[in-house]
Amino acid sequence: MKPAEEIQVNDSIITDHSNHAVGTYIDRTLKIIRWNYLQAFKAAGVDITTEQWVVLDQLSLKPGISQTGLANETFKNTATLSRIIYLLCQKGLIKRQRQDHDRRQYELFITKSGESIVNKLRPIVFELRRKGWTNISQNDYKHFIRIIDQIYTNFELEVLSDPS
Amino acid sequence: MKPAEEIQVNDSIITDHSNHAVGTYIDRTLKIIRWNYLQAFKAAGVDITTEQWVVLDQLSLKPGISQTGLANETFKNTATLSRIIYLLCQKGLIKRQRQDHDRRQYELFITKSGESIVNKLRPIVFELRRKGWTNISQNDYKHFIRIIDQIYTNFELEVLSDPS
DNA sequence: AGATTATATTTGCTATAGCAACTATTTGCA
DNA sequence: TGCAAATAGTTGCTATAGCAAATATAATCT
Repeated sequence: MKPAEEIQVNDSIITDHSNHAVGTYIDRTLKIIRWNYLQAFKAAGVDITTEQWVVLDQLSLKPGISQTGLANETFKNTATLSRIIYLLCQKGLIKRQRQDHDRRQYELFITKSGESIVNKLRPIVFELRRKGWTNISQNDYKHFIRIIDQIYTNFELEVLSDPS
Repeated sequence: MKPAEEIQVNDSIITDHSNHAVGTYIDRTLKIIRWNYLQAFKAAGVDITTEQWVVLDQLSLKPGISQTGLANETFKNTATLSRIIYLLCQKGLIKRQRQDHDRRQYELFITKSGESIVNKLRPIVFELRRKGWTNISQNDYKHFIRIIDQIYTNFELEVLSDPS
């Protein structure tokens, strides 16, 4: 196995002129995305958070999925998802029923009410995505996806080993 | 003013084959970054969260800054920062004193103990950044920064206007 | 000066996030 | 069969996040 083909990024480029790590910008961007979604939902008269939308949207595409399954789909842990599910049930947007052949699991379903909200919000979300990609070319888009995925992979591989 | 030069990104590319919006990947990447930092700090025997590190690090570069100032630097709101500051004070890593000429504000300072932790963690953080940029070229890096900044700007400009 | 307005920070409330411990159920194995 | 291990989900705890209301102080205006 040949040595890792690391392309060195030099010191000065790892943080910007304000000494911010890139994670800080990713964080900032994610925050404003969430905020825009929340405002748009509010403006549409729908009382739902951005994360609740992510869960509801995925569930609408995969009816009958279990909580663990949905947690994996949405990159959330099961404890967090459990609470989001609880809130969505409270709001009457989804319902759950125990699996017959495995009574540990729930099957999750979207309700009529949940479905109508998804239908209402989909075009709004589409518009938000379009807004986000304004002045960004398809090439940029592809690079962005590739790079953010690479960053994820880099951090996923192994915990920092001690340099011995 | 000419019409916005929007480069259309078509339907299929706005979500991936799993119908995940890009925000979901940004979220996932940020989570694993935070986790890696936390593990590295823990391994170094330092009991500090990733966000606390961000605040401590910025404070060490800007001693005497106010909470609102530090909130702006770290892209956090003042309520959130207030609580992080409280915890860092509890841990003895920073201290604050009221401004003489404006008793609404605090001046924030890093303590000796905080300084020594920053010195201990800086090389670890540097190594984590290097890890994150593995197999990513300088060009990729520059594009990534430009694009994520553009996304931020796109969402910052104005709340989705109704199309009339 | 006195009233209004603005600014800095805190606190209450709710949601998301993750870890660890817990319950309930199922699976695997002796 | 019966016990151990694995799996699905929940709950307690703490931290981060953001909104709104509250407090304290400062600045402005008349």
